[in-house]
Amino acid sequence: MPTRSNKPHTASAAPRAASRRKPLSPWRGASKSRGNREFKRDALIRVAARAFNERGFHNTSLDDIASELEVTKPTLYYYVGNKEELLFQCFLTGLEGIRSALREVAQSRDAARERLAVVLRGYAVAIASEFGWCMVRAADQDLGPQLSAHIKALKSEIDLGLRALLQDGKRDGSIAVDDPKMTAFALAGALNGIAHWYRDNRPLSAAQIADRFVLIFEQGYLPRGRLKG
Amino acid sequence: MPTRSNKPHTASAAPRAASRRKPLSPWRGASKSRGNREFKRDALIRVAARAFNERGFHNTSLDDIASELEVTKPTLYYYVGNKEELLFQCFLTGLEGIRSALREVAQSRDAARERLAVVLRGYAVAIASEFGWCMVRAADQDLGPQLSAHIKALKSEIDLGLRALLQDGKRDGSIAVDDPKMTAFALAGALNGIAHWYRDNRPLSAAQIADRFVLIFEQGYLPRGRLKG
DNA sequence: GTAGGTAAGTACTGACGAGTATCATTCAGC
DNA sequence: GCTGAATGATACTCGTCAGTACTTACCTAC
Repeated sequence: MPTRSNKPHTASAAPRAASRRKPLSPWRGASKSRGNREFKRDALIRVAARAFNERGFHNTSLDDIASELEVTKPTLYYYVGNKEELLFQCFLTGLEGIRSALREVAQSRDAARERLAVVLRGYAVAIASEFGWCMVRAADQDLGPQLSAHIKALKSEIDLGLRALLQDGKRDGSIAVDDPKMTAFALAGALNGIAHWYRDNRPLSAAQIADRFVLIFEQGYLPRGRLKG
Repeated sequence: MPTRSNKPHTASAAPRAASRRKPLSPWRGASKSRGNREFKRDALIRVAARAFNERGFHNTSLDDIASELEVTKPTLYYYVGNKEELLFQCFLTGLEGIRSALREVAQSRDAARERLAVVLRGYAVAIASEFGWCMVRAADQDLGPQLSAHIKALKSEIDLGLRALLQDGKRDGSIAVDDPKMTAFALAGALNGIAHWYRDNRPLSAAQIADRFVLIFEQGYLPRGRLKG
């Protein structure tokens, strides 16, 4: 029987280059001040997102997060109902970037193509943030039915927003697209992909990446002056 | 203290519409035949992939998989070293579709644009299979260092394959692209996205979706006969 | 008909991790 | 400086699940 019995690995055991970034925990010496509830809660969510991002939801224990914040686990429960809600909040926080881009653009009178570019830029920036992983990879399978449904609704809203922009562009002539639904899927997929490979200290910022993607999607890779076939 | 204490949910408790598909388990009445090791192992991997796909890696216990196959857990260990290896095999199996598409195309003398389309079609079909989730979402965080490195190498190979095709197209004039690296990322991202939303019984088959994507990426959404700005 | 390998089941262990009961401390306003 | 609410720590419980001895049955070959 070929039971090689690899030691269970627990990614958290691997050497981690974490916290090269601002170690920002409101629970530190001087700032141990009372009050600040909102502020502390935000810090918790941010640290959790970063941890989920690096090690995954299931490979991150609440004790991990607590010790990164230099508190103990029960303290976390003072700010958040349970682990599931923590993930949910990470999700909402990340999504907010995209939704605000959609709102910003809603009252613009620019051509749809311009508005779409703005939204895609906001989308890319949100995905490249520490909340990117939570938005792209979490969701369906790690949240219960209610929260999962909530997430689905928000995602669908964004999807419809993208489609609407494409349709608008069809009307105002700034965009040519056969299948807005599939195009929206392709756009969202490409941008979501950023969460898989983007890390800080990249030569390109998230906004720059977004600009390249916009170019790619606008122009296509078919040489101009050549009609398919 | 607002401890609403949601019951822990365990996605596996949710009503699942699973196994509407071929319940194919080699461990059934008559076919309980001995031998068939390879066949049974493949069935195990396929069932595991389907389960991971539906409920996620961490929400799927080996007992779940075993009972879906109508065997007990130790039996699984007869075919596979551990859970991690099971995920790894799902990964490899899924990836094989993409790699074979790349190989198929390697000895073709078609224009690069044609060859790229073939690869993208193979890619989409692989991603839409039951192994899609494993390929897209698993990997880094659920596998130990060695296997994870192996996966990364294979993924990188595919990425380089896509870039090479784009470069080829630049040379033979069938593709116009400024930034092959980013374009490859965009392509892969869009296709990977399929794993997030594709389910069986969709109006469009995976190959049809791939064709739409190819069109979208080839033509871009900028109206022809209009030079940006 | 028995030896040996193959295939599967029974019944555990050992660890981990979410969530909690309870106790300790500290600040704010009086 | 007293009191109660806001914060925090200690030390559990309890379920789940990967992985493992150990046993059982069966099939083939000699």
